[in-house]
Amino acid sequence: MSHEMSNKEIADLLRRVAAALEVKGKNSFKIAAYEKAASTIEQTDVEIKSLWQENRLQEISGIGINIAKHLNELFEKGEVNYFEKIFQDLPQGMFELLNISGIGPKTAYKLCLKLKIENPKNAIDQLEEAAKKGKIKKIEGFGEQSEKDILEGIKQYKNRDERMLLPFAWELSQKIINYLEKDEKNLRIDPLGSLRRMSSTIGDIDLAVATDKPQEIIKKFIKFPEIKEIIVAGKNTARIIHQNGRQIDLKTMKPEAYGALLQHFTGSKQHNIHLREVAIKKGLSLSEYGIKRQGKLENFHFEKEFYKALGMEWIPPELREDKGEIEAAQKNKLPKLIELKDIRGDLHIHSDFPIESSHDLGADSIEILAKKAQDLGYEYLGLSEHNPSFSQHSSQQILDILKRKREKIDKLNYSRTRKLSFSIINSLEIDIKPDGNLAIPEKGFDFLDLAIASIHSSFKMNQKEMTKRVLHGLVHPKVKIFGHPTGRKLGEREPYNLNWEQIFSFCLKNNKWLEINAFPNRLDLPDSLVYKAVKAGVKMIIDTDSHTVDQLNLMIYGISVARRGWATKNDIINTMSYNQIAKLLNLKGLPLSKMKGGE
DNA sequence: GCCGTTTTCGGCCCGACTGTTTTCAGTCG
Repeated sequence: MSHEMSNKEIADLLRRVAAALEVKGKNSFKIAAYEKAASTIEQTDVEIKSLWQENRLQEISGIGINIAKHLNELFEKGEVNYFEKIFQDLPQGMFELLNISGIGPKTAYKLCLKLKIENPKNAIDQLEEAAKKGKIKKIEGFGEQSEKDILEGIKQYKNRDERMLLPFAWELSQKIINYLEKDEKNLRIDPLGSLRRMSSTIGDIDLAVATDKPQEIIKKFIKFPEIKEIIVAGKNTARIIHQNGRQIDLKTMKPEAYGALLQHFTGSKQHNIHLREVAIKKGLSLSEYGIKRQGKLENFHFEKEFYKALGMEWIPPELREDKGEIEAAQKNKLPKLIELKDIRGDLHIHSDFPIESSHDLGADSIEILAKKAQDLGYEYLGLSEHNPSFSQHSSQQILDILKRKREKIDKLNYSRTRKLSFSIINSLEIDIKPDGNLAIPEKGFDFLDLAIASIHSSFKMNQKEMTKRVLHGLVHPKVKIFGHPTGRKLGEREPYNLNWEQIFSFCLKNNKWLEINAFPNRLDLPDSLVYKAVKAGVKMIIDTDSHTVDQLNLMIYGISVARRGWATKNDIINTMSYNQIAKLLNLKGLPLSKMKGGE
C-alpha cells in the first residue's frame, strides 16, 4: 500500500513523473521542479508520510501547493490520478531503462517503442538481447556506436557496486594523493564531489591536481601500483579502474585557474545552482573555468577568491548542500565548525572485559585501549561494553559482573603507575527493551558512572510506540547518551521510526545527549538530523563505538558528520575537559588539575 | 511546478561531450 511508501519510493515516483513529462515535451522548469522535489524528499530524514499527517508537506523546500496536493492524494487513495494519466500512454519498461547510464527519458521511450519493450521486469534483458542481435543500430537516430554504448551501460549496470562507505573511499583517495605527492613539492591535490564534502557514502572517486605539467602528473597517475585498468589517459584528465573495481578520475588544471575547477567539481549540484543564481543577479556567470564578467573570463587560484568575488566568505565543503550556507556566507555568519583537535575523549568503547553479553565483545584490553586514547591526546575514555545478557543471568549474576568491572576500573584509575592526566570512565551500553525498560537491574546503576541506552532489537515498531520506548529508556538519571539514535546501517538497514521533535525536546529538557556514532556503516545520527539537533539546541557526543584499538581512529568520520550538520565545538559534549564532564556526571574522585600536581 | 530583502508574475545554472547529424538533441555532472 502507498501508506507504507518510503521516502525513497516517493522520490522514485516523482522522478518517473519528471521523466514522463520530459518525453511529452513539457515545460523544462516543471520537469526540474519534480526532480528537485524528488531529491529533497530523498534526503529528508523525517518520513514524508508523517509530515503529511501533520499537514506540513509544504515546509519542505521544493514542495509547493501542487505537488503537496498530489502527495495528499497518494496517501489518501494510494495513487494519483494526474500521475496515472501521464503514465497511461507510456511503456512502463522505459523507467527501468533509465537506470542505464547514457539513456535518458527520450531515448528510453524511443527504444521501448521501437523494440516493443513493455514489461519493466525484463526491460533491460530485452534491451540487451536487441542490442546483441544488432537491432538497435538500425533504429533511426542510433548507430553502431550507440549500440555498443548501450551494451557497455548494461554491463556496468549489472556489475554495479553499492556506494562506498566514506572511510573506505577517503583512505583510498589519501593513498593516491600520497603517491602523487611523493617527490613533488607543494602540489595541490584535492578529492572532489561527495568525497570532499564528506558524505556518508561515495560513488566514484574524483581527484583534482593544480599543475602546469598535466602530462607528467597523468603519466604518474596511470602508473599507480594498484591499477587494474587504464580507461583513458588524455591531455588533462585520466580515468583508471582500481583493483577493487572502483573507477577513479583525475582532472588537472593550471594553478591560476584551479580555484574555480575545485569549486565546480566539489558541488553539490544544488549548492552550485544556487551560487549561479546569486552570480546572475550580479551580472556574472560561473563555470569550472572561472567567472565571466561582461563576457570576460576571470581566473582564480583559490576557492577563497572565487567565493569572495561572489560577495561571500569561503564555505567549508561539508556545508555545500544548499541548506542556508550561501545566505550565511553572504552575511559572514557561517558557524565555526568543530574540528578533530577539539575532541578530548571517547565515551563509547568496547573492551574485551568478560562482560558476558549476548552482543559482541571488543577485541582489546582496557589497558591497550587506555594507552591508545592517551596517544591520541585524550583526557578520558569511557568503557561501555554491552550489558550482560538478561536471559542468561540472574539479577545477582549481572550485579556481580558489573561490580567486577567497577573494581577493575577503579584499580586502574587509582594505580600509582597510571598517567595522572587521564581517567577511565565506567560506562555501559544498555539495551532498551521493547517495553522501554533497560536491561540491567536498578541496583546495577550504582556501579556505573554513566550509561548509554541503545536499541538492538524489535526495529519495526510504529513511530508512536518506538518514540515512547526510547523516551522511557532515557529516563534514568545515569543514562546520559542515546546511542546510534536512528539505528540505520548504511546499505543494510533503514532507520527505525521516531518522532524527532519529541526526542529533541526531551533531550533538551532532561539534559540527555544524542550520540554521533562514527562507526563507518552507522554514521548515526545522520548529518541531516545533526543539523536539526543543532538548531534545536540539543547537545551531542561523538563516539567511535570501537571494538578494536585501531577503531579509535574513526573519530574523524564522526567529526565530518558533525560538521555536515553545522555543529560547533559547543554543540559537542566530548570537547569538554575531564573536569567539566566529571561535574556533569557527578563523579566522585579527584579532579585532574589536583592530580596533575603530582606529576 | 516553485518561489520571492529586486518580483504573487515572470523568471528559473552551465558547459562539455557524444553520436548522428549537416546544425543539433540528449545526457551528464
